[in-house]
Amino acid sequence: MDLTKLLNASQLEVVNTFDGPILVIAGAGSGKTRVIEYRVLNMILNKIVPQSILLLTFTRRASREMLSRAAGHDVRCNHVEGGTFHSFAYKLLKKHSRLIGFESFSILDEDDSQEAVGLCAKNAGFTTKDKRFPKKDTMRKIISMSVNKNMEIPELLERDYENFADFAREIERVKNDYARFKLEKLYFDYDDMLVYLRLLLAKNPALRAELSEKYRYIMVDEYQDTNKLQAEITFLLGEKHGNVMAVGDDAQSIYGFRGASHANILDFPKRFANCRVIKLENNYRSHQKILDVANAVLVNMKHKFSKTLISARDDEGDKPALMFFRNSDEESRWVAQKVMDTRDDGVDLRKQAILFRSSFISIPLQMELSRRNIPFQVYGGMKFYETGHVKDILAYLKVIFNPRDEISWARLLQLIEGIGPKTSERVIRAVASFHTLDDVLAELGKEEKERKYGPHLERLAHMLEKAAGQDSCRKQFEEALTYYTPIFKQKFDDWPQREADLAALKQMSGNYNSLRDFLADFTIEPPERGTAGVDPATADEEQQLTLSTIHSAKGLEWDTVYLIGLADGVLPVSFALNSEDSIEEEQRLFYVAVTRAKRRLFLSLYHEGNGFGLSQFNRPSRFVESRDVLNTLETDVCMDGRRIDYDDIDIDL
DNA sequence: TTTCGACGTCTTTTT
DNA sequence: GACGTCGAAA
Repeated sequence: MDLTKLLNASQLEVVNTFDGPILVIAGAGSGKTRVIEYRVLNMILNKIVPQSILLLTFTRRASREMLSRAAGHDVRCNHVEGGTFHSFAYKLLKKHSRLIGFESFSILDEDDSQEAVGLCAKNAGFTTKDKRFPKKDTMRKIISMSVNKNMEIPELLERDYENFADFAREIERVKNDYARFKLEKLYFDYDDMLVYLRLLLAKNPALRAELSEKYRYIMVDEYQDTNKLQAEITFLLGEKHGNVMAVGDDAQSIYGFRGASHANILDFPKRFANCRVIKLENNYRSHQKILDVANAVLVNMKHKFSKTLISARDDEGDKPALMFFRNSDEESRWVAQKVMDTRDDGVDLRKQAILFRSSFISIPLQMELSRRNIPFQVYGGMKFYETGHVKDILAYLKVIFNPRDEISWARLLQLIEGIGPKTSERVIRAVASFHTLDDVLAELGKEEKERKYGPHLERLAHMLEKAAGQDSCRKQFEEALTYYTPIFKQKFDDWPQREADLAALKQMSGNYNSLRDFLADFTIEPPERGTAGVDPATADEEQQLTLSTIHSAKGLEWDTVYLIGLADGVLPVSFALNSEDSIEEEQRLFYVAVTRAKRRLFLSLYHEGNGFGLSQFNRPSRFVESRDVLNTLETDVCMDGRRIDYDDIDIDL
């Protein structure tokens, strides 16, 4: 294969350099995915063992994409190790957690973690009755942030949560209690996966050396969105051989809210001596008129980027248009119509995407698309694994796996009629000292036999016992499902719509050998597809329009992109407005969205907002109102002050 | 002690 | 427009 025909000089340099640290600064659309694809391939063609290559990416989707493309040229590429930091951490911890004192562990998803934090706060006597005390949700965020940024609580509060600065001591207390609680119950939350992997590597030189030896070549994608812990893990794994490549773009850092720090990019050359820095600047994705918008977005940022995107394409294309609508229904109708027109122009649905800042913005549009029978897939937003019924059924499986899982016990006990918080707490306390399911079940049987929910408890115990005895994940799931179904139908009025999720789940359970892996995978690498709004029967996999949050659209591209809801308060989102840093993150988000488009880009907003049930007048996003940006857009269709001539717009009313 | 209904609060992005 | 909280009734 002649790589020189496929790649430009700097891309080639990356692809041909195997040894030593490299930092690749890859601007939007500069062929980053391609470079990773061919670098993996090139390594393998040069006799590097696939299993010695580790590719850490931001989502499983990304690693799968790059590896399967590479495997298209040479199937051995399928044996490259790839995945997210979290999934990689899980894999290692599953094997080696003993070394840091854990025989086993179960994983807390964000919701469970929130419950646990709430429990700790309650037990410590910090109730939310005092209005100013942070709610469990906020508290979880604060604690998590302090872990990910390796920052002390007071310092963090000072910076990001000034209004809670007075509660530093209390929050610190909750943080410690929560940590102890997790140790007792053998819970690992998302952050712990990284914390413990780091610990594992730091405390066990032998293991660290072994892993360094195993993974001779490490690549980390989206490095601008890694946090401090992830950077340290990268360092611990790669220090010995130094064959580490980080790829990123500081202008696209959009995960600050999760503790990511684009400073990691700047630090990379400091941590790895003799690091080569290679910039990929040509943009192969979009034509210049789209890039003009992107460049203009970056111009007035305080945190400067030296980058100016230059298109390497020769087609000129149209100036991106900015559309104004009266309300979301009009926007939806216009977009839906435009999608159809564009398809008639030969751009099929797969090549079009509608992007938005927050999922709820897309609901009117989803309804309009359904009405017109336009098939679509939604990425981002509420996942089906976050819905009540899915969490209910998983709770049964979780206690079978970990009888100490108090959070799940509480959930499933309260599904029984007549059992509320108090009773469930009492039952749990009676059961808390036991470590095996058998003991717990025996205790459950004794518990409250004479009361009205006694028989229910017995039935529950019976089901759990039977399920625990099953030898396959699938059968265990079925036991739980049989037990849960009547409760489910009673609990949810709209159960027929939810039933499909349970069926899908049952299906998935068949793919796993152990409950443990099923549950872990579900938490760490959950299926990303929402099922809402799509009729699975008519959905043609190959021909679906994409609806996605901007966050979930990272790294992807489409021929035609519609960026909707460009009102101030939506993008930038209203609660980002109190800090300069978060406004800039919103601005980068806008930049990411714009640079997803290859040939056509439409921006739109509507004026009638509905916050808090009251209507309000939305101003255009401050990002498009700036002169620099406005000049790069086509705004003739309708502009501030001027009346919109709706007859000119092809709306099918 | 549970459950239900009214009322007030805050509304995001994801592993 | 959902979710949590609080008070009242069962």
